[in-house]
Amino acid sequence: MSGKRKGLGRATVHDVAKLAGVSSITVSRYFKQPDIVSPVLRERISEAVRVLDYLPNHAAGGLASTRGRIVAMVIPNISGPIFANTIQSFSDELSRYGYQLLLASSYFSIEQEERAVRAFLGWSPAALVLTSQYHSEETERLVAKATMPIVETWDYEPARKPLQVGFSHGEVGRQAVEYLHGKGYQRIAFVQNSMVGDLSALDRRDGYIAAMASYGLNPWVFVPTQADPFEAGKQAVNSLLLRKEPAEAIIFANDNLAAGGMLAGQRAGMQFPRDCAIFGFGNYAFSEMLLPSLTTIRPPAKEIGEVAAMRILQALGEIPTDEPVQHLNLLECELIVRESA
Amino acid sequence: MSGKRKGLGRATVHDVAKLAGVSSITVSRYFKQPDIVSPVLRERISEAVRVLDYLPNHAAGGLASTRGRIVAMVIPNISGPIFANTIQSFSDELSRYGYQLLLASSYFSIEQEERAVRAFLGWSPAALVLTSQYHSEETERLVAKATMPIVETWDYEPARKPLQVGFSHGEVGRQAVEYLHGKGYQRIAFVQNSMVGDLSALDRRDGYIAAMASYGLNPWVFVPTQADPFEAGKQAVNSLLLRKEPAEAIIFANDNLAAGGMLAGQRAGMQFPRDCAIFGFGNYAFSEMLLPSLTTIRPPAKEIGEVAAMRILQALGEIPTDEPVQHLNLLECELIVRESA
DNA sequence: TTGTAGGCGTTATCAC
DNA sequence: GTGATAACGCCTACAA
Repeated sequence: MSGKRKGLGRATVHDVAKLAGVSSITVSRYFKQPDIVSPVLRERISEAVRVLDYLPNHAAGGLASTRGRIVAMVIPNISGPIFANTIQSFSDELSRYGYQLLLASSYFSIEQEERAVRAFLGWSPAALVLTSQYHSEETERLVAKATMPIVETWDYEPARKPLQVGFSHGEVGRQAVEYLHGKGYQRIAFVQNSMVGDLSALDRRDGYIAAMASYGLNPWVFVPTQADPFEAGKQAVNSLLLRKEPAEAIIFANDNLAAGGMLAGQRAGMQFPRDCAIFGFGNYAFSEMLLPSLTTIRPPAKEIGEVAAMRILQALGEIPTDEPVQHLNLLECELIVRESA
Repeated sequence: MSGKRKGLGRATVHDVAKLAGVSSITVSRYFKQPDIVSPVLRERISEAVRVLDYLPNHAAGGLASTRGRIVAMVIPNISGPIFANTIQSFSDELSRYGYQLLLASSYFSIEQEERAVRAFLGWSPAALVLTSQYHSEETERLVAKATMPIVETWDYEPARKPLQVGFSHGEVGRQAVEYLHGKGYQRIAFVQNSMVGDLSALDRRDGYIAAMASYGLNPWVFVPTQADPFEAGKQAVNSLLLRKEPAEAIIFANDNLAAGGMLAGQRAGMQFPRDCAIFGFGNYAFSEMLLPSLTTIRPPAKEIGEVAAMRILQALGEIPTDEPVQHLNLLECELIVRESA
């Protein structure tokens, strides 16, 4: 008798089973644990799968087994010059083990992040990846209650419960000051990110402030009002250099700001680093092509994706926990010295 | 009696229904069509949802309704300077309607693409998005057999069955030649992409060849052997300019190649566009910051994502088909004239 | 407006 | 090694 409801119209395990003359559970085993199915049946099932063009329905499988092969990730943005590398390496590593990536962007909004997390939890992903340690209370609650592995990336705050894979943003600020101070600069300014909600960027600023204080120097933070990074950089240069006692060195919160500031200054007749040292963050693709090429700090974007994926695969039992080379979750940024500072 | 199997341990519609004193289908309706549930029950259900911290299970919902709110996309790469914008705008547009993005990258390999398509079809996505018109036979077969809307992006070949949202790559090659020819250049060379598998890039080359022929000029294609784009660009410049009759203008398959070529030439003492006009493709972020800034063609990356999402939402009945402004699926590239040509 | 019955496609459990 | 049965959590179909 024909059922009352119509499915997708595709072949199911039952169809395959009937054609192969076995029970459906055997077909299921054929896919999950082929070695416990006898060669004869394996051959018959294989043929039936081919004939019927059978594709396993992952939604049904996930429902029945309560664990699907989807991993969800919320990231501030996909198209930015930084996070894309993390997404790419993360996705590549996971797909190697048959996991698919469910992706959403938050644009540094904890409300958007929360919405994405809610939606994702509804898919019962095998794991959930967030960015940074800053979330809404509700997100924290949902995550604490969730049973799958949770990983926070792009930050490192060991005191927190979720697994962290990232680096210390405060350390980045400190490192920049250390380098510039070592080259003899005293009046070192910091240009903050104009992107509201990027709280990790403020950690970098705080690292800068602490480091300056430790050298007995006065912190000097400029906060641009322009949203466009290139405009903001320009604004910063105008404010910090066109004055009686101009900055000797400027640390920009990212390479976009630095590039904008540098080009604005050059148009106004300045030369870098002669008139002022320029220091960025991010090591964007263009940074080595600027004139002068940009001294900056490279965050371990790709490595974060790889290690996060590895930790998840370990937590899921896909790969052994005692890998020969034990990566640490606290990753290093790389100081890239070029011409601008 | 306690069930023999344990689920996720989360509250289900049944739990909510019991607590609210209604049937589970009413809870289901509360989420899908709240307006057909009486205010009294709505209030009771709402309270129960809060108390139990209920989250709908999308896998179960998708299975039951045979249409989940997932859209799958296969794209050559996530972290490249081009496709990220398409992914971003596509994802943003979809998430506005409650659809989530399942993503995989193919690295221009039709085998990897096929693997991703197989995996994705197992999730019965609401729609499937591919890149370009070039796929394996098996992919073509799977796609032809699938019942959900299929969209091909980044290409436009109306003769094909799947919905196309993109632009004509051949036209890009033609447009570059037209521009350079209009400026009086005759010996116009073309530097091919060193990325194997990027067949659309070859369409751009073919457009170049056809356009050259139409002007009575000899096509001159250089194929780099270096994989790294900056190295490949360098190789091209050395080959095309260090000779008796050097190229007067070079069209590079992308901005990376163009930048690499230009920097190599400058290091060898050349000046652009004085010694040779440089023309790129892609309008990468750095292109306007080069010295000289790069004349290039901007592909409608963001627009492709938006229009693809719109077409899918229309096909799914989420938005009306007769939008006030009817976007066309054949999108325009933008010629961006800067200093290098 | 609300409820009952049963199926969506797969897998856990237990029996042979 | 293989199979029967029921359950995963939700929603369609139909009835009231």
